[in-house]
Amino acid sequence: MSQKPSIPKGTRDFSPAEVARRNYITGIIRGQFERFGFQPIETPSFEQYDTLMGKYGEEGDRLIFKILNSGDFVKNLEPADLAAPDAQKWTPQLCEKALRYDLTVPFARYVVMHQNEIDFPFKRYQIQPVWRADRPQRGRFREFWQCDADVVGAGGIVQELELVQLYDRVFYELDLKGVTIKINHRKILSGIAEVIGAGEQLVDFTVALDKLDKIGREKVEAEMLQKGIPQAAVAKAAPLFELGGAAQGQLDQLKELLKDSKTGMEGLAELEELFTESSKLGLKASACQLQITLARGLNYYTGVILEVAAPESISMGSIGGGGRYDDLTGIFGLQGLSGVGISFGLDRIYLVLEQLGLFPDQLDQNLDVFCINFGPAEARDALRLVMGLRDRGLRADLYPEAAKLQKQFKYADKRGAPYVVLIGEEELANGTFIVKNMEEGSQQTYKREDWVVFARSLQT
RNA sequence: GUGGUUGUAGCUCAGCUGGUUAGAGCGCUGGAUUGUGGUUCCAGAGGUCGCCGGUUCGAACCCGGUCUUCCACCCCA
Repeated sequence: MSQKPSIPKGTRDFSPAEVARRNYITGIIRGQFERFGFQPIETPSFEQYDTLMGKYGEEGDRLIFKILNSGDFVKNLEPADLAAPDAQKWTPQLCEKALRYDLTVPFARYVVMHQNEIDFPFKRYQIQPVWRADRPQRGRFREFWQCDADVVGAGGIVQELELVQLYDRVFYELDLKGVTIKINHRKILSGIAEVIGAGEQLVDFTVALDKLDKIGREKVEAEMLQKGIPQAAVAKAAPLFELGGAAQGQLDQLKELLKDSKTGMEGLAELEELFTESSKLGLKASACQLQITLARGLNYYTGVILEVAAPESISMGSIGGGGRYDDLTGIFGLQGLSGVGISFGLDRIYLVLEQLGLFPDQLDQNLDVFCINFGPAEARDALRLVMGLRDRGLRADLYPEAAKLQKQFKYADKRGAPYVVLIGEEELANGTFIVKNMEEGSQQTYKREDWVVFARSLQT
């Protein structure tokens, strides 16, 4: 009895063409990460249960994949526990490990564990899969790849400035135009909540505000009231709903609103510097936008918040995000280290590039030369030529058996080989080989000793 | 986690108010073309109709469950 195979919901197989495309994206990201001075690390796919739990809020805890203990995993439970089903309560006793939920918390853990061997400021990048027990949708998977670059142990807005440049350079190199980098500041949001009198409900306030573009002002106000934010506070927030346009204009209006909030003014000063310096440096492919409603992202952000939106023509959630978190490592006992970082969502960037047709055609070509097999004696000679080409760095292959020519040519065509080499009975006797240009259909005969001439013609 | 949606050949999809032998295009295999692919022509193979159960004389079609896909919330890359 054979069973019909399947893979878990929200996971995917990647075929050769897809891997080539994913490698194209990660190659560009990795290249830019390294140019910007980041160093790679890797961490385990699963961490201790306690390392991850409680770091992403209540919703995050629910979305963490827990790993059931091996062996007699119920031995820690009391008979009374078994009588009263309560998954919430049992989980910590049944699970000592959980799958990585993002790359930031494992990085914080890494920094604390390796603090004595790290030279600060430490700039690290990490490209690895993460797992979330979310309900899948387009661009939302249970297993997906993040490409993170973070700096730990460095304050000052210059890091944020660099990260904006890093985003821009990657999108420029991917030829992805029209990306918007949305920027906000946690301290501004705190300041606003403070001055309008909703300081206690900062999270509820920002979560509701974040939905402005999507559900409109009235529904946002309704949600705020429903969450228990006073009517007077909501009324005071009115100017926010009208904000828009150039960053400087928004900043000037916010200065008026936040003049009595020290925290708020700090945030404004930082954003002002970021926007001023950013416009001096310039951007090649993307645009920065101050979006005061931006609140998404993890709770631990304390400074600048970044989120990257795909070009407007594409319906897709954010393709990247990031920000600054003071005291990144505090939860693991190392106080006073500030961290700032960004993330690229590989899988969503893939979908965007695919939809816009931005993958280079070249990615489909995985062979430079394909050699036809005419029989044992001819194949021996062909293999010698193939090995010579391989030694020169060319991708060359030989058909494994003397199948019908039609079959071998069809195979070469599908493999995308631009050149096919033929060494048949006649060429074997003559000491020659034929090169067929598959695109043009033309053929050229070379003397065997001139194979390097042929190889060089492919390498220019 | 809540509500909805989808599933028919390798792929994209038809398939009438339930009716007996489930179709097309593309792809695949073979041939026209025993030293030439991408064009053309001819022939052929390929489906437990996602899975399990129910209703019915009879189910791809109706009902329930389950898995999967996608969508809206929630949240996020």
